[in-house]
Amino acid sequence: MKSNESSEDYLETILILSEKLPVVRSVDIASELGFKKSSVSVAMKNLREKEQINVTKEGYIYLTDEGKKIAEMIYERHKFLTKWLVALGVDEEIASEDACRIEHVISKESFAALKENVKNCSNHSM
Amino acid sequence: MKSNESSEDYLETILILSEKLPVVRSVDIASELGFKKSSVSVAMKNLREKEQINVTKEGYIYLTDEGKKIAEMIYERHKFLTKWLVALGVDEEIASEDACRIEHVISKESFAALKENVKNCSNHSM
DNA sequence: TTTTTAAGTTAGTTTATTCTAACTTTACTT
DNA sequence: AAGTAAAGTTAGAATAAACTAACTTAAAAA
Repeated sequence: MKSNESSEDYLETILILSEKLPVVRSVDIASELGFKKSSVSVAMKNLREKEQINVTKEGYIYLTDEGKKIAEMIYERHKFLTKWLVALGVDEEIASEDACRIEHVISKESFAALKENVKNCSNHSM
Repeated sequence: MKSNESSEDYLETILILSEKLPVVRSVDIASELGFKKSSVSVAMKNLREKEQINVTKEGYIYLTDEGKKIAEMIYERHKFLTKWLVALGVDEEIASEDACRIEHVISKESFAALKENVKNCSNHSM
């Protein structure tokens, strides 16, 4: 149930790559994240054990429903937080890096409150 | 120079305790953070080596200028982020917990932009 | 077909941060 | 003075997440 920052990043990366590539392999994740393939291999073993991904015999990686739920939540946060920071005047790249860290640590409650506030805010541009 | 989340938390805690107690000892930090005194002892050794704290022979812990700079930055973020989330309607306790995590990962740029935005926002209450 | 490359795995290392357990030292109490 | 308690230290274990190095397997290329 509880998934940590590292797992969340892997799941999010799988989701993002699956939108760009026909299939996602360990090596794609490694190059996207700048990790060694051995690190990804171990991480995939853990995700498999937690049943957050399935891996075919060809090595193609697919999110399970549970994995997809987490990945989508994190990815939504990522996109929203980035957009929000950019709207505040933060440089795109820094905004994305910050979003990448905040997305793992912000609570459901705070994220919802932020979304609500932005929606109703007179400072539009979002 | 680069100080990590754990160090930042210790420095912030020393600052907070020094406002409440006449002197700050390892054992005070341990009880504040809920850690064992051995963990704090090791952490204090590291902060001493990084010259972020000084420890008297009685075991009283004081922030160096460098340590204080970090502690004050983190503590300011903590207070601001908590207030901001509470203003968004987040429960005080959750706001403080979230602030505690976000304060370590948000960039200078984003924090400044957020402060600026809040200052100019028509959604006052802060 | 033999060789080479690409992908994945496994074993063992490193670093950071906590922990437990055992020890020292100082101070307090009786 | 002897015994106890509080504070601090040290050594060794656990966990997590990366790493290197060496290995296997399968596909591609010569």
